[in-house]
Amino acid sequence: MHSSHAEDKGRTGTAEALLGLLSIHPMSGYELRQLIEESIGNFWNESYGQIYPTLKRLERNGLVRMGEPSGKGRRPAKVYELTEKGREHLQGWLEIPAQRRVPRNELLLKLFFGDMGTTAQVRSQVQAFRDLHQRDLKRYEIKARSIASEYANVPAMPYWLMTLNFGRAESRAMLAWCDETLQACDAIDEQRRHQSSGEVASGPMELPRNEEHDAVG
Amino acid sequence: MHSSHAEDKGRTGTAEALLGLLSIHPMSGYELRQLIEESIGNFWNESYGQIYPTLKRLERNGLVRMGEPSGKGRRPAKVYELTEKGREHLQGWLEIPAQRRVPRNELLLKLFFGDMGTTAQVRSQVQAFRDLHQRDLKRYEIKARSIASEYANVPAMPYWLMTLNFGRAESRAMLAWCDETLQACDAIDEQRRHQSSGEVASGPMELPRNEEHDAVG
DNA sequence: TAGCCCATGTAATTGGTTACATGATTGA
DNA sequence: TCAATCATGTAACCAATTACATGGGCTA
Repeated sequence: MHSSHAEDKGRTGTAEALLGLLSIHPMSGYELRQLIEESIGNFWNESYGQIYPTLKRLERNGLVRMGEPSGKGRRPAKVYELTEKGREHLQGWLEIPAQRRVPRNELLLKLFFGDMGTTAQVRSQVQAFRDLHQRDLKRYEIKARSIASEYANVPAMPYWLMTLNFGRAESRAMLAWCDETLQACDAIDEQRRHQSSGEVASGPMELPRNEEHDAVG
Repeated sequence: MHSSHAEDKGRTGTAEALLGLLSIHPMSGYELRQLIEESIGNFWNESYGQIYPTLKRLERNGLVRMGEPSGKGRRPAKVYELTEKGREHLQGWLEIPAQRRVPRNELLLKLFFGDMGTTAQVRSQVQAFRDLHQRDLKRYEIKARSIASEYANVPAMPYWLMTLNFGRAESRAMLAWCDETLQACDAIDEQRRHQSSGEVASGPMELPRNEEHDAVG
């Protein structure tokens, strides 16, 4: 076990994201933010409020150092570069199993309580989600082609493609789920129409409201 | 627009998760926590540190009220129940489009920088992820069958199935992506073996390290 | 009687976004 | 000259987890 990771108790990867990008080439905090958006922006984000303090901390700990300021006439940017220690830290971190945190999926929360509203509401939520993924999928396809050709000789390229393919697989699955779910909404409406014509026979059953209830799961 | 949602600027759904569960039946903070785990636990979590203060706030605002304490000999639990105002709030919230936040996917972050380590490391990360989803998928399948039969007459059941089917679609897609990605690791190794036998001809190209570099995306 | 489950709450801490403050350079 | 982009930082705030504190009842 790397002792350099012993003190990283609650850290979630902010430092490593910065170190990783600095391993591509030295750059400033400002440039880091830009690059985050256009490279790992689909699955990771950092704000300036995180970036600048983290860079200072990394410098104090000797994982990065300041390099040549990029002047070019304008106010020179503080360019940070990875140190050997930083590189080792990054490599050690790759070894640590990534942990999943429970995501907070607002869409699913709304769907779970969908019976409190209308099928129209649920449909519109699902449709909006579908539109997003449709758009994402297109973006992924385009980007995958462009980086495959543009970085054909860059050794890191296959890894970048992996993360893009993750997005593609996810979005494709989500599109299918949306269609299935929209159909389920139809089925619910269908069901209700049948029920209301034979009203008296079988009304909807309620969950028991006393304390000796069944669990939902 | 519901004026009752005007003040919900930074709120993320904690209150609504509790209100939604209380719409199933009245219960205590403790019981809420249990139920969260076994019903919406795959896509939503709340700790006691959130639940108890939120319940108090909701009571102050008249969205829930205290009902009959559930005694049964032991220390009586404070049972909260949804008020009419709470029900209306919940219904209004269903109308508001769910927003996605950028997730922080640690696995993808590690993969993106995979070239800094070994394919063995990447493989082991992906394999662990695969195992989780394999296990999840089985759980989802079992649960889907059990709630479909157990709650056949509960009107909310189809909505619960939607959230489960989301998990199934996601896990299935993730399994496929994992397999594809493990193969990509093989391809990288294959590539490297070819390269090292014809060493001098074409070494790996590096990304430019000056300031006039290409963007990754 | 020790240990677990029931049950409620507060305090400390962290991780992260947003707003605020500042100012130079560039181009329309 | 006005807006946009480059560029760095701090302060305020918030959401959320974790640790801490307390104590009754049940059962092995």
